[in-house]
Amino acid sequence: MDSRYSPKDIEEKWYKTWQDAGAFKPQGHGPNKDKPFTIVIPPPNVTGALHMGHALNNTLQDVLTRFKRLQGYRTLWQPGTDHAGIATQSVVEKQLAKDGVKRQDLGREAFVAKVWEWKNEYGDRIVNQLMRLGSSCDWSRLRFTMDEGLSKAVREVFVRLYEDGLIYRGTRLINWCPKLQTALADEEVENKETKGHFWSIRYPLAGDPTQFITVSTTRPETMFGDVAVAVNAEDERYKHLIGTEVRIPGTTRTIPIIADEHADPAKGTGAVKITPAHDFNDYEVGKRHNLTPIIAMNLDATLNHQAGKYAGMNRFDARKAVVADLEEAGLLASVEDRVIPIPTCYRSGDVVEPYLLDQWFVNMKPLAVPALEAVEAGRTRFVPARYAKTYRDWLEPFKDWCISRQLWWGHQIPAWYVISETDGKRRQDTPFVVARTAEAARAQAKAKYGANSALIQEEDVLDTWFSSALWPFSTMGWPDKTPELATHYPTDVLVTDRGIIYFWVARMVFSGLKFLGKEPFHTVYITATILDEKGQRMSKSKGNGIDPIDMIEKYGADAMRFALMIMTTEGQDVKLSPVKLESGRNFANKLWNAVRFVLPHLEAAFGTAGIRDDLRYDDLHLADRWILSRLDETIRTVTENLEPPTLRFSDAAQALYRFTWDDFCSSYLEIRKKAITADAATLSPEGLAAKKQAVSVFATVVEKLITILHPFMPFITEEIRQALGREELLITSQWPSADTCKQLGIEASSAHDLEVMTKLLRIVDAIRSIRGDYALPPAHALEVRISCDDEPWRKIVEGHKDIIASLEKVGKISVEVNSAKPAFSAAGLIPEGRLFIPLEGILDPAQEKVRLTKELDKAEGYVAAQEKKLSNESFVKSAPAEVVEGERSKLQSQKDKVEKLKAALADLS
RNA sequence: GGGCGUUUAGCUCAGUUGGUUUAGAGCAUCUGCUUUACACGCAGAGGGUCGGGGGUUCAAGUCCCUCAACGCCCACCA
Repeated sequence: MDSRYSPKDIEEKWYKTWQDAGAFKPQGHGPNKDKPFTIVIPPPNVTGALHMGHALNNTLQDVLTRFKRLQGYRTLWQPGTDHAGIATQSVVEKQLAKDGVKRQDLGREAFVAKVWEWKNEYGDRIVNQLMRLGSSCDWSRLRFTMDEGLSKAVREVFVRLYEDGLIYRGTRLINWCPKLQTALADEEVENKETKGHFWSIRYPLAGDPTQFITVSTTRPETMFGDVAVAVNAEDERYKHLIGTEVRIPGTTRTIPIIADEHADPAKGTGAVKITPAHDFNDYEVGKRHNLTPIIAMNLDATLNHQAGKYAGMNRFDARKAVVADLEEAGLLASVEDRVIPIPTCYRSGDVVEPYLLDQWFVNMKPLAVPALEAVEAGRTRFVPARYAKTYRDWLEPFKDWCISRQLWWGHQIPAWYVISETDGKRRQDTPFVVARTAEAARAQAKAKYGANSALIQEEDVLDTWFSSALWPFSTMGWPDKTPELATHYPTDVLVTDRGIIYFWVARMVFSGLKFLGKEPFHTVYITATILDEKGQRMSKSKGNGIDPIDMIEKYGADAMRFALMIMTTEGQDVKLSPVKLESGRNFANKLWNAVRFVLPHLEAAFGTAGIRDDLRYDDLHLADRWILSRLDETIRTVTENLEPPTLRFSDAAQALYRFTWDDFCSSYLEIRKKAITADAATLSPEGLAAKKQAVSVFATVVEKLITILHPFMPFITEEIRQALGREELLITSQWPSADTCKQLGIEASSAHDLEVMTKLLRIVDAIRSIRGDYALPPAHALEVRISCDDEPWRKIVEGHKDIIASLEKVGKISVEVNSAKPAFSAAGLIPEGRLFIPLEGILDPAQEKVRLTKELDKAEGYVAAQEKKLSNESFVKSAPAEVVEGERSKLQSQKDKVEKLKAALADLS
């Protein structure tokens, strides 16, 4: 073994070994064998590349998966990818554009074939990257949202929702992306603050063209779609005009002035133009007043014939032209600079147009109500809990979901229009049927509309999220009744980020409830957002991203995973810099070296390589009993913190770090080093027994430690397991119980052992502190005189002098009861006693005085504070007795300290 | 405009139901170490009164109010 742990050498090897062994498949063992534990991966886009968010998210899932697998659960981490309609279509379109080809040139079928080609060639990239991370997904069950099975689920859901009246087709004002030429759902529109203008325009009164009503707008080019001007009924300025008409400037068309609450007298001029086909608020106003919307724009965002001479101009040019003409005509009252939130498409970035179109919708209320109830009742819970509010706030308005997209890549809507032979064309009012297959559609059409008609399938595809919503059961074979569905649905924990609570989480919950009658998961763990070291979001455009694959190359997958886990405390976003991954790497190295150090001695002690089952524990050293107690505590802490819904990953990682580094390496190994490294060849039988025992305890601790560390650092722990000589893989071994001490029969003394060791370590601290203060080199052997307050404690210390000597370079150690301070000695306080280190020729009385005075001041300050607290009658009266008692004993021990320090100071002079 | 979050050592963060923490860790800094597992290491030291103000309480970093700064989400193109 090399003195530096080298992740590169082993990661690929182990990943392959696990896969070859089928270790990622759900199997289960031991008492939990028949209990399933299931996680479905948030399917990354096939176009995606692994970023730090994925790294965090998937590490969390892998930690849970490996933890539960070790506990013996029938564990499934279901992997897959998402077809990502717009994103994937765009990628392929861009590729075609390089050769000057448009998708329209190819036609739908050929284009879709191209996208499949692309998917088959590049779609595995992110999967391979997930493997680099160590993700223990059952890859034999890899699914894709456009697979035949999942597509069948999509059609099934569509048909059932339609039959239940929960899907309808209708003309509504929707969000239209002119660039992508498709409708979008509300959540797919992002408002971006942009500098713009607020124009006030004079509309001449029809009755008296010398008079005007001035309306304010940020979008003058939509005026050709105006159907009214609204004013507030309470607005004195305009009351008299209600019911009269105005003429739209530049046209001959007149429109009424109406009274509507939407007009806010405080905003602009208080008069608003109403354009129902191009504005969501106006759409509502139009409905209230029964006004027929006028569409003034084409789907490519150029103005149409309604705009007269501006017809054919794109919206932005038209805006400029209209404003210029209004100004020339003297109809522009004012222009104001203003920051305006502009709705933009989350994929293309183009400015979204509200547009009146025929689309497919999901009626949300009947689906949302049970989904809200599931969270309300706690059957699905969010971690951190506050995200339940985000979920609720989105679902509760019950806004219908526009699910049709005018794309080619996606699930084509299973609806067929029934075209009569005479007509041959599809119109808005063309009848249609909805069915699972074309044949079923034909049968239906025949029954309903007679035999003389042709069917044309709806060209629109479904929103990508429509298929993602079915992920927890479509991946398991639904609508068929498969064994995996029976075993693994509902799943357990969903790990995702807060950005897709609406897009995905909410929709999975209502879909699961609707079609399987059960919530798809009991816990939704919302991950932190990974930011750069300045606290900014990582993004391609900023170029501040950290590539996880680079980090794995540089520090190892284990190091990155561990660093992410230790940083991710509940709900707290993570500022990440490569420096932080160093601590993960250092930790791996620390563990590596501890094992590397002891391994040869294991062999030397027992005469065979590797760990053995006839380990010896007959006469355990205090340090042995102590580390085994600490091991049990650590097993308990890690187990509790990983158990859903606690999910305190950072606390678990922290406990592992502390135990490994501080207790196991810094204390235990140093104390037992001598016994471990003793030369077996020259040892007496007793000496050999002691060596065997020392290495046995070491091996026991390491074996359990790497097991509880395995979910966090799978590669290095598997490698260590092999180095220990175990043949079975760690990944499918058994999670330890916190009963090591019990099994070895040392449980009774655990509490006492922990206490004694802690006190002994404090004696070592006191010696080290004096050594540090006098800058004495580590090699300088110190004479230590320990003065204990009583005989029982003296006896214990006397019995464990070797522990002190193993951690500090000391010469003679004497342990007495209440001994006097030797001349020219430095003094230190220890539990139940004092400690003196003769430093003749080294001791500087002045420096020593400063040292002790500082400590004395602190202790006296504490005593003063405690006395004040305890002299407060209401404290003594109101506080619980054990608190008061605790405070009293704290005071007493500090008083003791003060006395001892005073004595030490007196001895100095 | 509405909601949520954050504000604790130079930096990045812990601190679970208010009381053995006049506040912990890692990094950084300083001092001393080629101590034969690890310099990706070992030992020691300095450094904060917990964003400001007010309140509740015997007791507040921890609860309430308020102000401020930063961040995120939602709404809003009149």
